[in-house]
Amino acid sequence: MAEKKIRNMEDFAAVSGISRPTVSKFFNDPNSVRKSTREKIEAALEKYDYRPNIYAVNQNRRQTRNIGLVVPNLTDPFFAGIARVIEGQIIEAGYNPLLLSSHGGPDQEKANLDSLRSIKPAGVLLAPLGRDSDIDFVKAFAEEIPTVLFDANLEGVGEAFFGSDNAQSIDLIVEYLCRTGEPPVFFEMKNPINPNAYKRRAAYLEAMARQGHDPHLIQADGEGWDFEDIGFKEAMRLLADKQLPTNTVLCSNDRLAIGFLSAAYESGLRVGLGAGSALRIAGHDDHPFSRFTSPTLTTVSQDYEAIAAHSFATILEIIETGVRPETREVALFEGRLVMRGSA
Amino acid sequence: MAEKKIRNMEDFAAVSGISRPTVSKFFNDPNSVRKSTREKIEAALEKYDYRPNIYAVNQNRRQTRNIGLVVPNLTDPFFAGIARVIEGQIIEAGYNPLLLSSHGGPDQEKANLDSLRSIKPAGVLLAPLGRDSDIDFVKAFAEEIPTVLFDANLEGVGEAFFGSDNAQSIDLIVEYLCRTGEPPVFFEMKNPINPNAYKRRAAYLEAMARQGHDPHLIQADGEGWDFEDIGFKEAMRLLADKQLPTNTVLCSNDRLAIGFLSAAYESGLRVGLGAGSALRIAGHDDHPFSRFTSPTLTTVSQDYEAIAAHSFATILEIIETGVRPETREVALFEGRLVMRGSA
DNA sequence: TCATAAAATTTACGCGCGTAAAGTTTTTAA
DNA sequence: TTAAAAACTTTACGCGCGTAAATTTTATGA
Repeated sequence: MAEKKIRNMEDFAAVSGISRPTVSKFFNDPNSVRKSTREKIEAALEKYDYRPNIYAVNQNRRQTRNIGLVVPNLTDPFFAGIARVIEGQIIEAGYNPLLLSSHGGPDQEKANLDSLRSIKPAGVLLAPLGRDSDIDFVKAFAEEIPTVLFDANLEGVGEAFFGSDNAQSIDLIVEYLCRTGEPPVFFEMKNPINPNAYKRRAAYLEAMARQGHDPHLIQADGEGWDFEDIGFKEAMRLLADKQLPTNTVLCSNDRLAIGFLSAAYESGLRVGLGAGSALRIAGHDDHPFSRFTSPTLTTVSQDYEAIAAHSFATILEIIETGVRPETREVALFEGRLVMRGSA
Repeated sequence: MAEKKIRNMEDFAAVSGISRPTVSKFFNDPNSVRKSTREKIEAALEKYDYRPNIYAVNQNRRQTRNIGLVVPNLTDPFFAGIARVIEGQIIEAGYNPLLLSSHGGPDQEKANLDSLRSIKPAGVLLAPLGRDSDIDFVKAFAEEIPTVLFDANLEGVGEAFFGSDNAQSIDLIVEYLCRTGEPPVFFEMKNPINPNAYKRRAAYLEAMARQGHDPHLIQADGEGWDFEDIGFKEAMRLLADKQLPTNTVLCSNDRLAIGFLSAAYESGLRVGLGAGSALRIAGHDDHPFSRFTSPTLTTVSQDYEAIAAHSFATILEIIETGVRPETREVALFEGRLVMRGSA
């Protein structure tokens, strides 16, 4: 391939027969040069192995083409999934994604934002930890670099927020559970990190009132992101003590439900809809593993395609127009009931 | 904080009362300057918000402090877990990790290596796809940039390889299964992507011979990374046709086993050790979800702490000494039997 | 055909920093 | 106390590229 060593754009311009400023223009946007010169450059690209030095480029451009993408915890397949979708969109639009995980901790979240700052991204898509986030820190960051929040809202932070309509989705599944059996208790963490959890709790209380039933909250102790384990342990205790006032449990998220399912199995209780079942268990999120639990988990799926698409479209608009929106857009997307075996 | 706008190292050197070359030296290695000057600089750092422009730094340094980390699929919690461990080590050593996922496809794997190339990392830790990898491409990459492979070996590629001792781990669980019940059949994919799968198959055959039993392979059709689904579908067929010659199934990995467990549940078969169980199912890897299946999954854990530690130590050695090892080190780490409810 | 617009070239500067060389100051050790 | 060593300052250059201004070439349309 390489007949001659190409060290920089100067060399490459020479072998392609085009001046360096024009070559620079080409790499910035191939359509900004005449067709005939574009073809010459592309011919040279076929022949020689050259690509602009990314550090020199980013030092001189007003804006990089980097877009930061921060999720609370990549170990959670739900976030791994949504991150992947957004990542694909970033690449497709010709930008360079930088995927970071906060690993469930505020220190790492701050470290991630710091490291993004030094990369000078054109924009950032952030799914914050929530309660554990250092809100002032995130706010200051978002004022410096255009930032769109998704999944978890921090009031007033960033240019926009896109997430799930917990009120709608919880109402959907509460209605379903009430219609097909006993009204559910709500199983959640006592001090959830994620703000969605608080909204789901409130939504449960409202939905039960609407259905004319008394609500019942069961709150598991425990900190951190080991939700399955927290759900499992608390459920073991509950089932041993036979403290459940009903045979139906709505879990605040699928990971808690997975722990609950495991505890039900260990306790010898059959979970499901049928006559022979002692318990109905439902979750929320449509976690990737929910299709493979025993029994499969009835849940509500989040429309994360829509969340991803709107988040990215918004940050892209800001980047490409260079203007930040005057009002902070907040949009919530509806969940869809996913009926499976557990309830 | 900022009393004066610091635009570059020149400005910062001025307010700290130290010359710019010395400040540059400080940021390169704080211990390379006299204690008194270090304190002056650190005092200025407290007072002013300055950090060197990463693009200018990387343009001029002979080597960046970036280390690439590529895994086949971040959606798989097993890889998300090991990536996180390695990422932590990279940060602790003062380097900057760049985490990329190949999303199960060779095109993305190549794109990842290309994008790493333009970032000019000091070294790369790569868990290749395996059979689907473009070996010549990866090899060429590894010749250009110091690369250590882990998880899946590509013969002769990279400076070293660290992975699991499949022969040992499969022997361990085959011996256990034979000792505690019927000898297992081996459930796997017909055309696995991962080279470990081939080694496990061979290890199963050897282990069965050693135990004096006839081996029996069951190979599921299916492509891609949706292992649970592939395992589920094939297991449903198997269980419906009652084709199993034994009550014990050893799955090539936990994700297949999770699918199999789900199919067993759907088929109304009780899985476990006890008298009332129709089936024993075991896996391999100790997937994070294996603790919460119903029943919990008996498996073999991989020593991925050791794999991570050795991989990183090796690349760090290469980076810091600047010399590539003369011989390609290959080390396999032993698995540990994890006895749970399913077998 | 010719004026005009569009695109390319030439020339030049600057981005923020690493780093080398030569000279100066401070520290160390005998 | 003093000479050597260590660390610092000053000066200077270059990394690879974006980009602006002035100029020249090429394309477009009446």
